[in-house]
Amino acid sequence: MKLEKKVSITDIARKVGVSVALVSYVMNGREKEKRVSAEMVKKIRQAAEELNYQPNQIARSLRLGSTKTIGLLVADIANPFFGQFARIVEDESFKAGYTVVFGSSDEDDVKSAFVLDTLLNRQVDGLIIIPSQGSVRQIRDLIKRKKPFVLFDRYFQDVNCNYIILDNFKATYTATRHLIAKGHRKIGLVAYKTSLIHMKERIRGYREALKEAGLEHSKYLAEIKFSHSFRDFENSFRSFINRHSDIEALLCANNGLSISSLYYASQNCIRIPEGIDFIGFDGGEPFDLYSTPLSYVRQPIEEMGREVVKLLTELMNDSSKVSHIMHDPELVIREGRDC
Amino acid sequence: MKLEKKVSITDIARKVGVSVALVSYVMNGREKEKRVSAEMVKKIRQAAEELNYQPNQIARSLRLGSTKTIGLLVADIANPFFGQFARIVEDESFKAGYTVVFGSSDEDDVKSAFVLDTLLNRQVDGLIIIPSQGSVRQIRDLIKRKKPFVLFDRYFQDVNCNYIILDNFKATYTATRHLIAKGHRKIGLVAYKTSLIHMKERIRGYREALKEAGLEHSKYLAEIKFSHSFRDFENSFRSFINRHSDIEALLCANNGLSISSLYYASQNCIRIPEGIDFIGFDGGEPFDLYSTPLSYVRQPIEEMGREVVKLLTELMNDSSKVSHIMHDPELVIREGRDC
DNA sequence: CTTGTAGATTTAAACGATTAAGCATATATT
DNA sequence: AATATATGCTTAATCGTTTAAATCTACAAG
Repeated sequence: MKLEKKVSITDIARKVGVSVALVSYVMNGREKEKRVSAEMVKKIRQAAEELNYQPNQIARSLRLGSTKTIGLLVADIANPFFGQFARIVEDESFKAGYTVVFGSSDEDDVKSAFVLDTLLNRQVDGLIIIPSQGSVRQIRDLIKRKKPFVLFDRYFQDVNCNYIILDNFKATYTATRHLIAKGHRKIGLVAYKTSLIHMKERIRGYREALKEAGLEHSKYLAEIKFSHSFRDFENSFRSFINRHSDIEALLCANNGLSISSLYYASQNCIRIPEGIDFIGFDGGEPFDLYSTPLSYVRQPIEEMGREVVKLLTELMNDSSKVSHIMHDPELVIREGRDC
Repeated sequence: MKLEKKVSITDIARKVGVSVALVSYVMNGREKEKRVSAEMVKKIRQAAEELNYQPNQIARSLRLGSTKTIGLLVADIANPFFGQFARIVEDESFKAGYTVVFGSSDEDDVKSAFVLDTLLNRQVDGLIIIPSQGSVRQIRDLIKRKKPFVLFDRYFQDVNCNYIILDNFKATYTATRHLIAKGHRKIGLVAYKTSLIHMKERIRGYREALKEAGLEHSKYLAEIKFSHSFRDFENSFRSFINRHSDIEALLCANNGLSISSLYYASQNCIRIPEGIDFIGFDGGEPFDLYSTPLSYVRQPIEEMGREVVKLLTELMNDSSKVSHIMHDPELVIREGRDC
């Protein structure tokens, strides 16, 4: 099944009997500026139509040094949180005339490097990155190569670059205070053991709230090693929960941990939120459809996604500002249903 | 923030003092075949290293007429079902040396055409498409242009092209029979009103099972107009459910409808599956975490995703076969929990 | 009759790679 | 000694665009 050779600007030129330059001018709507005669414009337009001409974006890209493409590097596109984010990025990018190429890092720095290289070789004009642990060097490299990019969700303290994140401290601080106000004393936090600051900040917010309330601030903290396997989570979480059977409320430091915790609870006859009170992260269908809708920390993800693309397009248009934008979380509290 | 001009093969050639051809040969590992001297190979490799050379995939693409890129057109990447699919496509494509460019059609043929054009202009080597209603012409166009592509999830009866789908008839037929076997008589189906065959087949499977059991086969069928707004669904569904308050069991014809129905139920104090028995589509977190885990029709999505990419890569490598592959659904039945 | 200028179009280089074909030089074969 | 073959490298065309600069014509101004 050989590909029919695509019609090019040259075919049109030949057909009309003019040079390719004229065709190019007309196809780019620069006929006024380049004073192409009205007659020619008509002929060229018609020929293009007849031949069903479609511009070759690859050739354009090579010539112009810009692919009008944005690279999106997420942890896992199958994760609803990132899927939702990807969708917003996609919409905003298309609106701005950009196409999105994506890849998942799986929170693994080796895979992240590989995907990043692939995207860069494809000459993306800019990148939106949810950086994984251990990817600092890759980020530094981007800066050195002056490739425009914006980090999302996480960042690195010692790298000065553009990022848009949640006020992570506030997120867990507020959530923890809410649980305290409800009368809970033995409040657990399920977090990942990682060097990434967003997680550290979420832990700090939780601890700070506990400290201020004069409560123990490390006993009920579960720092779980990241893994793709639920088994691994289960083992860590089981030993945690068994050591603290008196726990009254559970706060989860991100969406994945929330879902995993709920899985564990459902499989182990732990009633949530009746048995153990609960605040999760990022919401989503499972939260809404739970026997009683669950409370969670909400990120203004639409707004953040829009802002990420906006910032990136500015950077791609030669802006040299460096923005660190932090968004306020919203605590979505839900009580038991009437029925 | 001007982009540092990237180092090219020419820079390396200049540095080493050889022609670009040699560098190209070495960079592509063709030094044996092209008998480049060992000494040169070493020098060129080193220079490439020192200059931190990264090949320009755009230039390669233009020359080779192949971008090593796959276009993925889904209905909505934020939908977990498509997100999961996208993830599998991504993994398999990367393994095969392809990058994935994606776009969401929103089940809208105008948007679909726009995204498709964008992807084609980007010279994708092949496409994986979840076609939306009214996009037949676009598909026909692809065939005319001899662009390799594979349809997924849906297809068009009167277009002979590659597709990989579920045995949709069997899916709802089996599910309906299961509900009948459980003793239900008043079994509803929530489906979309659409011309797309996958939906028609699902409706047919449901009807056939009812007919065979001598049951009424259209009374409890809700054909709902597709909309992105839950409000619209709610209105249609409410009038349906009010007209049939005696309904005993509900089958949902896809994931979105399952989730929407569950939302409706949760907001209207309808107990599922105790009040109305339930079988949904495609599973996912909400199904697992529901007060009692819900039954659903499972598509072997990993296998299907892998197969889609495999088929497409074959097509891109000049195979001219046309495959219509149908996968068997699996009915995942779950009973109430012990606790 | 120059010279100038505006209008319409062409020429050709460039983007960064790939690759067939050509050109030396050295070594082997008859 | 003449010829063939192998080795190592270069030349230049090509992919489909864009675009600065050159060209050419017609007409106006001096």
